[in-house]
This record gives sequence, structure tokens and C-alpha cells, in this order.
Amino acid sequence: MNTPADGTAEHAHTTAWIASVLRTRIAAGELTPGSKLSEEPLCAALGVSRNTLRQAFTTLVGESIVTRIPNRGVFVASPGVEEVREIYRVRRMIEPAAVLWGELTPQVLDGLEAIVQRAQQARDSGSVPAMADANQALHGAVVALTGSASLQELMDRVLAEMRLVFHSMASAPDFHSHYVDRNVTLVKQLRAGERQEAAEGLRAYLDEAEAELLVHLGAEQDRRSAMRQRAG
Amino acid sequence: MNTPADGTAEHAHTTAWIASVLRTRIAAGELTPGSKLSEEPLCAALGVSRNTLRQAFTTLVGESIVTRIPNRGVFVASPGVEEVREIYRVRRMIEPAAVLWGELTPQVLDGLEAIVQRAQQARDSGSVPAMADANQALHGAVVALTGSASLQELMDRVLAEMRLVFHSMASAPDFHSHYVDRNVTLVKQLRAGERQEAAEGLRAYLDEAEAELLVHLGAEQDRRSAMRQRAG
DNA sequence: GAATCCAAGATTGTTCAACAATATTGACCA
DNA sequence: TGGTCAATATTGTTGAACAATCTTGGATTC
Repeated sequence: MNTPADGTAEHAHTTAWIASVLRTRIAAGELTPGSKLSEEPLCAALGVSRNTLRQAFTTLVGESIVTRIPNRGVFVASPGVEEVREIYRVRRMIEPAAVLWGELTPQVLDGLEAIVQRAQQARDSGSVPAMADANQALHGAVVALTGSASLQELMDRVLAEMRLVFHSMASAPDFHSHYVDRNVTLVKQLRAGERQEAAEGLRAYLDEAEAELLVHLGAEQDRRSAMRQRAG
Repeated sequence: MNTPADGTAEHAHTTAWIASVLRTRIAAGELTPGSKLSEEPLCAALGVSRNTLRQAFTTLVGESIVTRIPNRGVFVASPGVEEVREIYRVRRMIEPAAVLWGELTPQVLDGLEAIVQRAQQARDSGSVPAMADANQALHGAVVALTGSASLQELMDRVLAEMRLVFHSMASAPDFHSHYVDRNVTLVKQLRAGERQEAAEGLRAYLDEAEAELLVHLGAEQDRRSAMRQRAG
């Protein structure tokens, strides 16, 4: 195997490694939603053959991080209104379920509280990305209460798709700050053992977040179609 | 492309087609859990190249229908005790969640009742496979209440893994018959709008089913290790 | 006779080059 | 300006090749 351009050492499973590289780049916003991933340039850039790259593509398609259109190529997934609805359909089921029936040990509760504090600190210091990270971490930790790797994986995929949604919005307004307090009360309710109330509050929270996100997304799409009209 | 041995016509996307062929054969029990899927024989049998077959493998690995061991090959997944536990961790979350918060239209309820009746008829006529199918269909339909394609997909994967579990048990005893009645009451409760009770009953049902399945599976593993000892 | 070690053979992981099938582009024409 | 069609580019699939790894069989040693 030729060593790639950036000099990274060889890896046992090139396919999995390539997939993770692309995954990371997309999550970081380096590859923006909707952009095309042409095979030949990418092969050259990554120093692998077309076959291995294509194999990596199929795993990413399976994770719905990337969309493949037959004979047209693969593109970074760009979630729209319907995808956001699906995301919240999933979250409205598994997050409250985790709250109702998950295993709540003192250690886990401590972990949740630590995450919430991180979010509060990020809000106080005005760091929006850190706040977004902490919020996502909290909801991931909630799903972890289920103890199920499959549900955790599904939730990870959903959160990755959420990041894509945020990346596709040019103006990332202060979407997270007014949800920090709700997360605080959520964890407090869990600490108090009020699962029923926590689940209901969480469902209401998710309803609101979805509605707000859909408004932003609709405005964004309007903006784009306007630009397209102006440009085309 | 050479036409495959069985004469099936060409397809637009060979990779996806090969994956679905293998998926079907595994679900049908034609390829038993644990058996190795060697590349060269399969290529010849399916009439595709190694590269396409390997690409199909990666998608099946993503669906955890098949396990890949580096430099050793891919094998039909053979779920054990831990996998069964994980299956029921998932089911205990998403099925009751669907019951609690899913959308219950009269049409959907009619559909559920039709499936339950199918199960009852299968039990009366003594057809175990038909009964198993109906039971699986019912629980799939329950998850469909969520309206989420992702959750439906996850449930489909879980049910496929369940089939693998049954396939790996030499003696498939009457595992399903005494659960038909519980499904009847579940649908009755849904019709009456008693979601809370339905969800709790469902969770109890899943607990029992898991315990019973684990007993069978443990016995099966004991039997196998005994055979291995006798043979080796 | 049983255990260990090693080399030959077989299988998988990856790459390369080629061709067929399909999509995109741009020129040409009405 | 708008539409049609050929030239071009990209993707989908194949076959062969090679390196890396695993497996198998036999030879050696105790």
C-alpha cells in the first residue's frame, strides 16, 4: 500500500479507517451537506484505490451519513424537513422510554449532573459549540440509560444527523441556550425519582425543539431558494 | 454481466441485489448461523465478482446479519446469550414506547386485530411457522405505531436476529403458542385505549419471553459443548 | 506416541486496469 | 431562445494480481 499523502501510517483495515476519516470530516463540518464526494479526487487525496473508497462509501450509506444516487455519485447527506421530523419521531420514543425504564444508578446520575454543569458553564462563558456538545452529550447519556448498544448507536446516528442540520444552516442562532434549564430540571427530576414527570417534560421539550428547528429550517430553505433564483 | 446460474434477470444494482439474495437465504434458514461464507465459492454460485460480493458483505455486516472476522472471513451471525439480552433490551424500550405514544387510528387497530386472528388460526391448525410469523408481524406492527422508519428498521433487524436464534436451536419447541393469548389481550387493551396497562403487560410479556428463551438457549449451548466434547 | 515447530498451500485484504452503463456537457440547429 | 444529439466524464462491475494472514500437513524432537 502506498502511504497516503499526509503520511499517516498504514492501518489494518483500510476500509474502516477511510470510513472513519470521512465520518470525522463530515461531523466537523469540513465537508458540508449536499457536497458531492467524487471518487477519483477522493482516491487521490486519501491515497486509496477506488474499490476501497467505494466500500467505505457503502458503510457510510448504511449509517445514512451519506446518500448514494445510482450512477450519479455519493453526497454528504443534507437533512431536510422530513428528515428532521423523523429524527424527532425517534427521539420522542427512545428518550422518554429511557427515562421511564432505564437503569438509574447514583453513578449515572452523577454523570448526568456533570454534563448539565458543563452545559451551564458553556452558556455562562458564551461558548455556543461547547453548549451544543454538552446538550448532545446529555441526550446521548439519557439513551445510554437503556443499556442497549443498538439504541445507543441509533441515537448516535440521529445526533450526527442533527449536527448535519446545524451545519446546513448558515446562521446558527442561539438554539441551545434556553434548553439548558430544561435539562437541569430533567436531571433533578431523575434524581428525585420522578420518572413519569421527567418523561412527560422531555416529550414536551422535544416537541418544542422540533417546532423551533422546523421554523429555522423553513426560513433557511426560503433563503436558499431565493438565492438560487437570484443566481440562476 | 454473466447471467447467474438460476437464470434470474439482471438488476440495476448488483451489490444491493446480492445483499438481498443473501439476506433472504439466511432468513429462510438456508444458510445456518455460524456457517462460513467463503468468497470464491459464493462468487461462482452467484455469478458475481469477488469485489461486488465483498461490497454486499459490508452492507450485511452493517445490518449485523453477518459477522466479519479479519483475515478469517464472514460468517452467518449466530446470536448467543448476550445477543438475546440485547435484543430484549431494545424490544423492552421501543415496543412499550410505541404502545404508549404511538398513533392509534381505527385502521391500524383493525390491522393489529387481523394479525392476531391470523396467529390464532395458525395455532388452531397447529402450524408453528405460521404462528411465529404472525407473532413477529404483530410486534413489527406495534413498532410501526411510532411512524418512524428508523425504529421500524431497527425492529426488523431485531426480528431477523430472533429468527437466527430460532434457526440455531435444533429443537424449536412450542415457544410461541402460549403468547398468542397475551397478544390478544394486548390488542384488546389498545382498542380500549388502556395504553398504560398495555405497556406494562407488554413489558412483563417481554421479560417472560426473554427468560424462557435464555433457558432454551442455555440448554442448547450445553448440548453443543457436550457434542463438541464427544466429537473432539 | 504426543507435542512442537515450520514450511507449503489456501483464503482474505487491497490495488490496478479495463470496459459497460449511465449522466453531464456543450455544440449545433431551428 | 430553446431543443436535440453527439462527445465527454463519471459511476458500476469485472478480472487479475499481489501482500498479508491464516490453516494444514508433515517432520522433528522428547
